[in-house]
Amino acid sequence: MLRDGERLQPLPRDFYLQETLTVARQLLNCLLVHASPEGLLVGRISETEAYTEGDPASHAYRGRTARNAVMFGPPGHAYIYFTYGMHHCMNLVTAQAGVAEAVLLRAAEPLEGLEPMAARRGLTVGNPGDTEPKARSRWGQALCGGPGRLCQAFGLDRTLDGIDVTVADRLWIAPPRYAAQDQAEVLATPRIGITRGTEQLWRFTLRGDLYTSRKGQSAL
DNA sequence: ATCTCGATAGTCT
DNA sequence: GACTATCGAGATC
Repeated sequence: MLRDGERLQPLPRDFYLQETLTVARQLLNCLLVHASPEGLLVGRISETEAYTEGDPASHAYRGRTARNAVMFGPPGHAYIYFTYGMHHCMNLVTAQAGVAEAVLLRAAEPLEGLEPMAARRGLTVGNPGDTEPKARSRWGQALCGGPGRLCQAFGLDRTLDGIDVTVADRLWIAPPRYAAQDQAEVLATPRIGITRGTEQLWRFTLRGDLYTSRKGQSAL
């Protein structure tokens, strides 16, 4: 749970102007915040992937289209797209306008709004508020353990594509809650679900994190 | 625990 | 007409 009155101020646009790989690492432990119709939804970002200019796995690799237009725009905006006929994925646009780079959010630890998240995921059995670590981890996986699940739990779709995440309006990113977070070791592994650019270790997680999309993968 | 497969529709060739 | 930055069910070990 969130402490009462905990600050959820958005990260500034400069944050997204760092190198994209740096942003992808720095986003770990940051908070994803959605002021949804059903209330405030908050999650701790636990898994990211970087997509850069000249990267064959990037949607922007073959140039600008209607779908990927936001990637070519200014940093600090959300690129949210629809795929596989049923899922949405959310990215944060990095780099200056004209340079199409972004960071995919692949998983998060649900912190606030677990009931509405579970409802949106179509999960009604069990108790998502269970405080036991194992139960919390199971629910984290079920609710936000994957880019499609995360978007479904948070109620994110294409209507939010292009939204500015540097203002605390509807959707934004806030800094990590605990100052000592920098001590955690970042693991770099191959990106998931792509067929080109598989040699790049541009998927990032924190060692020991229980809330990633693939169970046990960060428990190395 | 790990795998294979089908669903489903938007995007691009 | 092929492909997809995914997910869940069902089979198998």
